[in-house]
Amino acid sequence: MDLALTRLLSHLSSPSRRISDSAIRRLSRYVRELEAMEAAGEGTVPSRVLAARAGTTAAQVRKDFSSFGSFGKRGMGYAVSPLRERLSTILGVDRRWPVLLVGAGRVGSALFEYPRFRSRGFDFVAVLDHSPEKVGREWKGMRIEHVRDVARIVPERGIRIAILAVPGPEAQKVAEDLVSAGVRGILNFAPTKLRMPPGVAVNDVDLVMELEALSFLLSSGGKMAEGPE
Amino acid sequence: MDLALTRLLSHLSSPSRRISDSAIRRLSRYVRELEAMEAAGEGTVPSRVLAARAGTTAAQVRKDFSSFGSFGKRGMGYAVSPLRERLSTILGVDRRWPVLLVGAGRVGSALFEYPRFRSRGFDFVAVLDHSPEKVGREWKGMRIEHVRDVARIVPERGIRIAILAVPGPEAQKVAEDLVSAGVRGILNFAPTKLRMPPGVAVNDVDLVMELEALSFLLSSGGKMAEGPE
DNA sequence: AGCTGTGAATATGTTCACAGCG
DNA sequence: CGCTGTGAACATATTCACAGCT
Repeated sequence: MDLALTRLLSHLSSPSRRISDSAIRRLSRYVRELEAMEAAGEGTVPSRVLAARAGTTAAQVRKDFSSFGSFGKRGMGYAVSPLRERLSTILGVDRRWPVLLVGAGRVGSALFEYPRFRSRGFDFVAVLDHSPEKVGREWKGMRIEHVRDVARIVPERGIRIAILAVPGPEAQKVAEDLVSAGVRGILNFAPTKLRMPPGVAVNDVDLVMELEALSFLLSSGGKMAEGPE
Repeated sequence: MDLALTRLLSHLSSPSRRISDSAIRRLSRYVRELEAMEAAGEGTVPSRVLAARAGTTAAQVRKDFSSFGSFGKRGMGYAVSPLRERLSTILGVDRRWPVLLVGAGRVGSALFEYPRFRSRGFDFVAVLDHSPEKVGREWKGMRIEHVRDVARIVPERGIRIAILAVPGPEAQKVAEDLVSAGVRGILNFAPTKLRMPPGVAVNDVDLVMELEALSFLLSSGGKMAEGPE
C-alpha cells in the first residue's frame, strides 16, 4: 500500500485522538476565512495571517491542522484553495445535508427562514409538528407533516441531522423518536439537557444561557477579559 | 471584622481564580433546575440528583459551588430555595437587565419576539437599525431608532448588554460604537469574530457553525460520543 | 451512614520553542 | 531565511477519593 495513502488513512480513521469541540468550531471559522481569501484571489496564506483573521494564534492554527495531516509548505504558508478544500472535506461540508426541522412554532419559523443554512449546504427537507392546526398546512413553500411519521420520513429522505425547536417538556421524547428513526445529530433549541445514547451528537443552543453568561461577567466585578499580561 | 463576612468577601471580590465559561453555563442550568424543584416543592437536593438533572456529575456540581463558598449541609445536601437564590445573585439574574437590540432584520425580529428573554429577566428597551425605511417605524410596539443615536440611548437607559444582529460586514464597526457608548456585554449573531478591548465580553452565536460541528462528527466515522467504556 | 468540600491526581487544551524543509 | 509541524512545557478543567460535619 502506498505510504502517503497509509498516512492519510491513519489520520482519517480512528486511532488519532478525539478532536475537541473548540477545535471543530475553529475549523469552521478557518473555512469561512479561506473562502473569503479565495474570493479575494489570495494564493497562499501563512498561519499567522489566517490566525489573525480567525481570532486565534498561529500556533493554534498549525496545531489544529496537524491532527489531520500536513497541509502547508515550510517557508511558504498554505495554498488557500487546496486547504479550503481539504478542511471542507474534513468538516463534511463539501456536500449538501438534508435537514429535518421539528417544531413549526416561532423559533422553528425563524430558523426555517434563516438564509445562511441553505447557502452553507444545509437544506430543510421536512418540517414536522404535532399540532392538528399546523399539520397539513402549506407553510413557506413546504407542507408541515406530523411528527408521528418521523420513522418513515427520516430514512426516506436520508436525513441524519435534525433541528429541534419544540417546547422544553416535549424535547426529550421527540429527540428519542428522532434517534430511533435514524437521526444522529441534533441541534437542540429547547432549554433541556437531552439524554441520548452513544453515537448521537447533540449541540445545545440556549440563548437565555448566553445572556446569563454575560450577566455573570458584568456582575462579577467587570474584571473579565483582562488584557494579555 | 466578622469571620464569615471576611470569607464571603474574599469569595466575592476578585483574587479568587477566574470561573470558566463552561462553569458559568452550568450555573445557569443549575438555577433553572432548582427553580423547577422549588416549584415542585422539593426542600433539599443532594449534588448527585442536581447533577443528574443538569447533565453533569456530582463532583462537578460540588466543585462548581466551591468556587463561591459553602452552600450545603453535610449529610443533607443543599436547601433548594436558598441555593437557587445565591446562585441567582452570583449569576446576576436576581434583577432585570435592560437590553439593546441592534438590527431589525429577520434575525433581530425573531429575537425580539422570543418570549423567554423577558420571562428570564432581559427586557428590550431599544431597537436600533440604520435603514431609512425602518428607522422611525412603529415595530412590535416599539419605535425603531437610528444606530447613530446609540451614544445617547445607551447611557440614558442604563444599557450594558446588547444583542448584535446585523450583517457580518457591519458587525465590527457597530460593535465598536456600542462599546464607546458604554455597552460591556455583546451577544453576537454575526458570523464575524469581533476584536474588542479588554473589559468587554462577547458571546458568539453562530448557528451554521453549530450545524457544521454536527456535520464533522457525523462525517468522521460516527465514532464520537462513545459511551463511557 | 450520608453527603459536602476540597486537595491531589488525571485528563484535556493551549502555548512555546525549535528542528528541519522549501 | 520564513514558516511549518510537533514534542515538550504549561495552563486549565474534570474526576477521584477521602477527611470531616450532621
